[in-house]
Amino acid sequence: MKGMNDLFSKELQARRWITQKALQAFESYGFSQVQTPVLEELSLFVRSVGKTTDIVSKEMYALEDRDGTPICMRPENTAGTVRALLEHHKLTQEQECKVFYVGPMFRRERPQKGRLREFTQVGAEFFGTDAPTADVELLSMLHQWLLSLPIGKIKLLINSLGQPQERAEYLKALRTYFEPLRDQLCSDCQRRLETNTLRLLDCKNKTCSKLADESPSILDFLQEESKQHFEAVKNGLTQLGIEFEITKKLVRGLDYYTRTVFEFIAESGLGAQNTVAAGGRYDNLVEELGGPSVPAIGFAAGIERLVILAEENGLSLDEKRPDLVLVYADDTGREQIPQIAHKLRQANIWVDFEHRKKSVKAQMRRADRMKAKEVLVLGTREIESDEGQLKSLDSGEQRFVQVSNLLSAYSPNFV
RNA sequence: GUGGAUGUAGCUCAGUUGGUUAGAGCGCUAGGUUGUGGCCCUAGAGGUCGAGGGUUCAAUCCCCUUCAUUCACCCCA
Repeated sequence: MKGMNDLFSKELQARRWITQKALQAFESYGFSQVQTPVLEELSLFVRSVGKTTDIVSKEMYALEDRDGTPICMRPENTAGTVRALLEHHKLTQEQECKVFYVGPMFRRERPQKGRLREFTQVGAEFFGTDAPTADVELLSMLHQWLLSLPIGKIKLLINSLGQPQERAEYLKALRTYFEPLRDQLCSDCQRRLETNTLRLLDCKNKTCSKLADESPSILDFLQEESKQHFEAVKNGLTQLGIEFEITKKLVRGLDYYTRTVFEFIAESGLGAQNTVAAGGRYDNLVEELGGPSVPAIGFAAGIERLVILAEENGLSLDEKRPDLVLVYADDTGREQIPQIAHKLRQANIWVDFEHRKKSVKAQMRRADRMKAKEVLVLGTREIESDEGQLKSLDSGEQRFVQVSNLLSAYSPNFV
């Protein structure tokens, strides 16, 4: 399938490691894990992400359930998380709720570097307060996690989108600003002027970008409350020593965002998709989805992008090696090996041996290629005398062991 | 959805201005005497030259179509 990958041990190892780091960081902030289904009712995303967004209007894997219900594969997991928490009555105005998730998301786009149709997001959501300290806590947690990964330089961009009314005012102003300049805009931006005015702000075209620089700033349209919130977030970050950059050009593609929005971008290594994690506050979403009025803030990070960065920055995970490879020298050895291996494996020692008919030399080469730590050659001689030589493939040294009680050779190392 | 690049052995890539049996390195297999790896040496296996069609006496090489991969746009993690 285009944009959907088969993953093997090596790739999976890096992903697991990165995810593990997230769990470590998130748990120290008191977030607990949730998991929701890949399939959700289509209407959930229409109501949350927004009907007119690209994600919903042209990137969803949508289908009809057998009973006719329109369903789809989730393109993101905030909506599903909110749905799940509401269904289980875990969201109330009285208490906070901190959760995180990790799982596959699906968007039918053209794949490119750092963008797949099936991709994995790690995300967290903090419900129940609109205190700026919550924004700071979430960002700090994300920051801590990203810092624990070898992904090169990253930068935190923040902005405030204000409340819906403020944003509406701003959009109006933005349109009146750009309308007279229409002819100078690139064709994409002329279209954006109608469809997605905010996106006009981060056009890569030089002229557009220059004009955008001069455009009104959303920050000037914030009412006192939103303004104070944003100030408090900035102060909080500064107090924790977390560097950030304010950029009025930061916009998000999902409709539900309010006030604080942010993005961690990688300074190199990802090509055009340099956003590594992004999110924002969504104070109205829970209510819009039929729940109580519960403010929240969250983020999602793309695991595949982090893996790319980690690999480019030389993440090297020590591969697991077989503890022992048993090599047969003759038929007697060959007959005994499965039983000997069985005993060791029950003690969780990684043992391997060749099943096909091979020479000792071939078996040795195989053991070497597998990077086995040790080998033991077994033939009539060893079985009868109950004494074999365990050879270290690293040092080449051999040590005598009792074949009938091989386990004892390991007990010191495996206690 | 749009645009560019690429598609030759398991992997990384040469190559033929169209001409009989398509190459290298790495990897793989087997040997280098009797039961011991890594280095070295020798031999070997392995390719519908992405697929389909066209031009030609002849195509892996030229033309068309298609598929796949990849990068970028749109958009986004």
